[in-house]
Amino acid sequence: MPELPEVETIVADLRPHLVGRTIVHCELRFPSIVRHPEPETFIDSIAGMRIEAVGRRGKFIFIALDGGRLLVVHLGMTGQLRLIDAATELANHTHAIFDLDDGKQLRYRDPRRFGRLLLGTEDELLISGTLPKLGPEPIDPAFDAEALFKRFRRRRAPVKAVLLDQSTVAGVGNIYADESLHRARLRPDRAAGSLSRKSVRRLHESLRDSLEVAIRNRGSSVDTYRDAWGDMGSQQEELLVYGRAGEPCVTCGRPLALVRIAGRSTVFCRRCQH
DNA sequence: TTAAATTCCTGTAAGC
DNA sequence: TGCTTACAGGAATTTA
Repeated sequence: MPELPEVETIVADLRPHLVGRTIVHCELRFPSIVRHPEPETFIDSIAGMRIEAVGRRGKFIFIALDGGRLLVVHLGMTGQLRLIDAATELANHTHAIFDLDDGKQLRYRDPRRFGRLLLGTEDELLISGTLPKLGPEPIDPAFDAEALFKRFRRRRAPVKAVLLDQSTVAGVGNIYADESLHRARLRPDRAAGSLSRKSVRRLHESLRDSLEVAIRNRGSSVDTYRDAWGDMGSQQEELLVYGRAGEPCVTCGRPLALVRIAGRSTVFCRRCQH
């Protein structure tokens, strides 16, 4: 599933091909994938807009257009945003097609339809509640271990649940929550507020490392994740715990445990993580 | 305020 | 072989 490293890969790939292009037309084959504004308004207002910038906040793709407006894409579980020749046959579950002025198309495909598209200024989207207030970027140099420690204070929920909370830290999902907790040798069910400064410092570093390595490997294609060209990443081959329940821990050889935290499958080593 | 449970959705795989 | 069922999970929403 697309988390911060996967979204970052797509954004970095798309940026040089999209900036300066104009969206000449938009077709919605599944209109309710658009959550703001009304789909009809979305189609009408996006035509003719020029793309000024392509960025990311958490797991959200921000495509900056004329007049301070943003085309925001969230990929949910199975969303794919591809830049493709207009003549290429349409894949099933393609919900939105943006025609560009160079003959290419930006296509949004999402079998499970957990993703969504938004259009508007950032303020407008925040006020409408369609764009949530996000926590800091975990790979931002300004976000230090002390900032993470402060955000954990008085939180009694499991540290894994708090890592998944996008208003605490933006961009972490099930894969990199489990991976960073393993690297930090911390049990995912520990109450976030119970962690010492030292432990949080270790987790902060592990989280950053997990995300940066995954970006270098162009993300984890554990499910349907594909980049903007339809290609897989390679980080799934490097994962230490995610998807490896019952398999031996790479450090101690003990079978990895599987539990459920915050409604998510959670894999960790009972011997190495405390 | 925080946390837990529920809901949405389809492809895949396990079980009978 | 073919059917049913469980499971995967991001995050909005609902409930406690």
